[in-house]
Amino acid sequence: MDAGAETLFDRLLELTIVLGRDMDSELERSGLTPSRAHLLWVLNESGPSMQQTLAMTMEMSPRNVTGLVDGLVDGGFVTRQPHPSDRRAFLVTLSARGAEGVASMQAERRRLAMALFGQLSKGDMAATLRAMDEALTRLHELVEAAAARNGESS
Amino acid sequence: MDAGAETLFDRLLELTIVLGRDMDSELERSGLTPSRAHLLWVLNESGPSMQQTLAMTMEMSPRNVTGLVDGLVDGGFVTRQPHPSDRRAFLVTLSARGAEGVASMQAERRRLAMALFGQLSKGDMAATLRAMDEALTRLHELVEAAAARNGESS
DNA sequence: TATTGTTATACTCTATAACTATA
DNA sequence: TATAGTTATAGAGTATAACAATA
Repeated sequence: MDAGAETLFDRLLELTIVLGRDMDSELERSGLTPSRAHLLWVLNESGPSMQQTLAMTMEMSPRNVTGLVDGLVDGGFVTRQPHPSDRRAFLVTLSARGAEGVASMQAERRRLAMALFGQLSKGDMAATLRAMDEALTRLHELVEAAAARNGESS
Repeated sequence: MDAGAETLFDRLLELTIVLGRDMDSELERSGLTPSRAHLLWVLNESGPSMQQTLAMTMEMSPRNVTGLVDGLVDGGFVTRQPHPSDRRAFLVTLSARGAEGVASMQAERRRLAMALFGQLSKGDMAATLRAMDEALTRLHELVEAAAARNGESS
């Protein structure tokens, strides 16, 4: 009976689909894929990092990080520097081109934020922010409840 | 300057990430991948369809449809029926299990809609819906402008 | 013995190009 | 000649398992 919630949910899904397509095609123009862009973003926040650390931060297998870093090295976005004290490890490090990539992602984020929400009234913006925060809280509750139900394995 | 729009944009991105993870893991429990679930969803809306039609509807290559249908056939979600008047073609058709899969996706959609937005005040819900619609409109404008700039090739 | 990153293998999603069977 | 779907090939993202070098 609560058609409002379902309508809102459908709009949210539609927005995420169109937004995702737009962001992905923008990345492609920089020579980046979504996964590689994510790694670049994380690297920008954490500074030069071991692949092991990246794997934990991004919650993926170390093997997967190897592949993403390979691609970023080929594209000139990062370099593998020798770790100063552990000869098994590398420090994945942003190159100048990598830093440019991060800068354009940041610019794109601002551009989209303004394009989508820049004209919103103060009241609507506050209400929408409340709705997003509320939804995130509920969603995290659901995820935790499901994890508890499944024995917390992962 | 407009920190509100950026904050809202960041919340939206976070929500899409967590929501996507939740929906994907729910699909996995039904033995479905996101892409196969999408095909199942489309099939439920359009009825038994040729793979060619599915490829156009879903904006992907016919070859890709072949692979998705293969997976769905293996999982027992659909069957390939001979086309009544064109011996080159199949009609991809939902099986009983496929219909169950669609039903649980529909239930999940309602469950999530209520969980995320069921407690929202009438005013906040209306404001959020306005914000989503406005954002979708702006986004479509951006996409069309970009397409026009790039020569409309696709 | 434990850890870092790799090779080996496999599955999914995606694409283009060439080919078969049919229209 | 054109269309429906396939095989062939390729690249990206993901995973686990086995293995090398190093700690």
